[in-house]
Amino acid sequence: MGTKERRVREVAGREHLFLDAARDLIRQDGLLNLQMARIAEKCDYAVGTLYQHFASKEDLLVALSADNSQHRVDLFRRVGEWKAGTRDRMVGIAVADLMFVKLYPEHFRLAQLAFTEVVWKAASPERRRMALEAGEPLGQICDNIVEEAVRCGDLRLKGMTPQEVGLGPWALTIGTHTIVHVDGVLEQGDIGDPYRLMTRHLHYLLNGLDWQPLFDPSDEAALDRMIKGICTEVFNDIVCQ
Amino acid sequence: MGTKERRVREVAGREHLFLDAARDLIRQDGLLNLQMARIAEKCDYAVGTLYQHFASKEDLLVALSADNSQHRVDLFRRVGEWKAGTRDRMVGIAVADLMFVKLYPEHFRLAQLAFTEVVWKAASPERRRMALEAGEPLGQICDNIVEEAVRCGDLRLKGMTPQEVGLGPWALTIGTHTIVHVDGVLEQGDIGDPYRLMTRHLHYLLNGLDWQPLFDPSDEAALDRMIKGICTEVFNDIVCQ
DNA sequence: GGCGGATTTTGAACTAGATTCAAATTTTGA
DNA sequence: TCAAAATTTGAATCTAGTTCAAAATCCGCC
Repeated sequence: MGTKERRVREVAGREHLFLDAARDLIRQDGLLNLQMARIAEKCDYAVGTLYQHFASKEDLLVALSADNSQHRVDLFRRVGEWKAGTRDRMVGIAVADLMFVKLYPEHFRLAQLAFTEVVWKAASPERRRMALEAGEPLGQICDNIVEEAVRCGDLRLKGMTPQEVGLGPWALTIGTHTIVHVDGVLEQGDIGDPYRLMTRHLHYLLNGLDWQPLFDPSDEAALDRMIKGICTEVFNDIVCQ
Repeated sequence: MGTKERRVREVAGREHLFLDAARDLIRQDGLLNLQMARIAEKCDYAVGTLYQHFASKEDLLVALSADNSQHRVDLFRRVGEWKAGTRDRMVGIAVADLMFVKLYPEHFRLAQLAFTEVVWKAASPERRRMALEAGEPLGQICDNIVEEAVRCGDLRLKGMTPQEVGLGPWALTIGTHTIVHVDGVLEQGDIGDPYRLMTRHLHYLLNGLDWQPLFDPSDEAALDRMIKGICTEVFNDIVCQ
């Protein structure tokens, strides 16, 4: 017995095989040149087999994006479980993202494409559902931090829901990713490390929300100390900087 | 004489004809189903003629996005020239964007696609340059507001460049657009009008930056009054709400 | 007006690459 | 060992973007 299960495992394993191959090919030749036939070939399978797993190329792209975000969730979770003040943890989320970008530099370009109407709508409904589910914990973790902040008196909601409070930092982060990944946009300005700057703006936003304890991010040394501190405390085992 | 010029004008006109047709088709059948042959057909031209204007489909998409952003610039410019305090004008920029989304609901979906690596890199370099140029005034106008705020004492840069200050609100805005336009993401949360919320977060951010005069956005009535006020003062002639 | 070269337009033909599906192969259970 | 079921295969199909040689039009000149 169990041969049925073994088969299921084999098939699931192959799904990852395909996704990894796709990731490699993207790294190698760029998103632009990703071809279904090449993915199959690289794995020594026929294209038909690839299509047994993914209903279409778009389906595969969404799957790949969802798969990546598993790693993002892992980083977020560390921050969620970090024993620290709520404000530090909120900033920690941003640092986690910063970390994530460093570890998976191609992810946001892919995600940007995957969530594009053209790709998103062409993926299968199940795949879309899975991709949304894969991202859900991210919001969950943020919400938890906001809720705890309210409970322990670091923050007052002032008529917003926790989700609504979270949307501010969230939008700031997403927006920064978007700006960073569209090349040409940042070049025309006079801007240093955009992610460091994002952290700074996040602090301004949190100050504006009166999230205790207030922090002065114009103190560059203190800001750096804080980021570095989060890196060593939470992401100790991962290369930092 | 002048017949050469007339020809140039005709060709330029045709470019708009094509872009308008593309816009129509997108509105009608969705970005997903946009086909070059259809665009040409709709304008009673052969595909070859269409390709005389746009090097590729991607080229056309980027051109369309750039063309749209002309309208966005127009709205921003109004805010830039508005006789009001610098803080009100900064918020006005966000309201302008809010306005723009209402007037051109398809724009951000298109822009999201156009700035995607796959499309962006496949467009011609000139087109990319033009698209960046078309967007430049947006940043310019923001920078001006920041600079004026510094001059008149409403704001202190605290070691940032004006661009760096502007990047915060900018990222917040872009991020909100991105979140709003990926369907399925917002549904799972418990969030009201996301753009109204964005305005609120923008105020928190500006408060955090200590941009004078401070404003309490948790006073919902005052927030609404402010948004409404900007609409009537700056966008008087455009339908509001 | 009519002529000849230059320019523009045309759309059928070409192409790349995603997708399909009937045949071949492998697995399963008796 | 065998046949039905499930899986894999990859050549064939299909779709839509792109090209380019021929046709049409424009232009200056006689």
